[in-house]
Amino acid sequence: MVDVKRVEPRLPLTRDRVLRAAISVADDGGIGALTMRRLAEVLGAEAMSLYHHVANKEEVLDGIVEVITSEINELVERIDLPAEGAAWKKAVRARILTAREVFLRHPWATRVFESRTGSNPAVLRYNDGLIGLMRAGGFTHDQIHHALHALGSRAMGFSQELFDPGTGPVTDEALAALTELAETFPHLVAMLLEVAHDDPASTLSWCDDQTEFEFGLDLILDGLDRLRGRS
Amino acid sequence: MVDVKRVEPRLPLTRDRVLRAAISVADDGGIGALTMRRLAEVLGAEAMSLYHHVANKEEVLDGIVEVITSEINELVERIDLPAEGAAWKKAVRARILTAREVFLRHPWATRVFESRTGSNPAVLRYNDGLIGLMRAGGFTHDQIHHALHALGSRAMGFSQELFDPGTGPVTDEALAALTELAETFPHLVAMLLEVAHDDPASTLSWCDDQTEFEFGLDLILDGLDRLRGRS
DNA sequence: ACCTGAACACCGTTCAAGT
DNA sequence: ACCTGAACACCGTTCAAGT
Repeated sequence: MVDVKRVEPRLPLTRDRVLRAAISVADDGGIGALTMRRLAEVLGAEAMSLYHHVANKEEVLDGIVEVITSEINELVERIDLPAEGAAWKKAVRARILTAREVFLRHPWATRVFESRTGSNPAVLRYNDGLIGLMRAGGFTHDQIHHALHALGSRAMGFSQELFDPGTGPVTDEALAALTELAETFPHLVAMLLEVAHDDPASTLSWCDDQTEFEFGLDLILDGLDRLRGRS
Repeated sequence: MVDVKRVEPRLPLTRDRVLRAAISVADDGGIGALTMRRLAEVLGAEAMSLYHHVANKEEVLDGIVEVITSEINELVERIDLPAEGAAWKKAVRARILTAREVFLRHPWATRVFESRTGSNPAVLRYNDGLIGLMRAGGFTHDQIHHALHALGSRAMGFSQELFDPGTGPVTDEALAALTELAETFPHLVAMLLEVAHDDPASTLSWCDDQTEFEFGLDLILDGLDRLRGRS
């Protein structure tokens, strides 16, 4: 239980090392495990030493957003796809799905990103890239502005689900429990039962996150494409 | 500073009174102000007394979602619009924009909703209603399932923005600071400058939340409408 | 300059004791 | 049954003191 793992016995602390350790702590134990004390422990230092490199915990969280977005930027800027005219959609889609891969490796990070809309150089850079692609596609600045709002967090590769039947397996117990709710929520139960039945792989899980993400993304991108060149 | 306001001097505590007090505390001071101790204070009791009516703070947050969603349900179920065929869109749109009004009164609540996807009877009921409308419109269960994922939190009337130039006024200082960033983020700065210039009311704010929400919502609803009746 | 021990002002929650 | 005071095990953060 007392798993005191120090990254390095005695490397000097730096802002960058603090931030990377913070990401690693959250990767291991979720965002709840990220406390200043635990962070210091992983770095082989005392909690109070961290304050010489970051102003406070808020700055640690801001820094996490910065580091992760920089990682995304490195990946997406390596993508070499044409974006002129109709090609914009493929280029934007590739960027967004690449960004998504980073979040799949840091599932806890989406919540951190949502909690701080404050502008961050790396996030600005990511958006600047997207805007450039859409300009090449022929959109007006006004259209792009609307588009970014419409995409919301999808522009960075993740979406916040409020309605989630769960990604766990569709057990017989779950199906039975569902059937009991049929009178109270007839439409919902009918839908879920049919979704579970239709999908031959439904024994795996209720919803395929990636499929649903791409469906929503394409719905929006296709809708935007229809506005292109108009007005 | 010591503003000890008790809702009622000596009413017996109930789960419902605790939850409504919790909403009122958050309305006044944001979600950060909602502590068990502060909540008890408002109710004229000790923090420990709350635990006779709720298991823990998690249950308080779950209860908040329940109470707010019930308020939404009462409002949307009073809407009497036809949903058959092409009329589905207007009906769904009206429900979602009505739900949105409730969140505009409790801006802190969106974060609470996002943090707990666990099924809640009131949330299930809200979704059941939406599904019913879309069935009337002629969608398959499978299409509706995709649609709910695509809408995400928009189905309940709010959207999580990652890119937000701010809703504050467009000051000369902000414009000057923006111009300095032009070299680093050329596309972003060009877009923001044009958005600020184009809008005659831009002296008010960068983005109109309601306009952007409706743009994104209509983009998705229109996209869904095109799928209706197919496959 | 960088790091630290002790302490402060908070949390949520437990527990034994009150009415 | 419902409520409470004192206490526990945590937080983030400050401060004076060490090297």
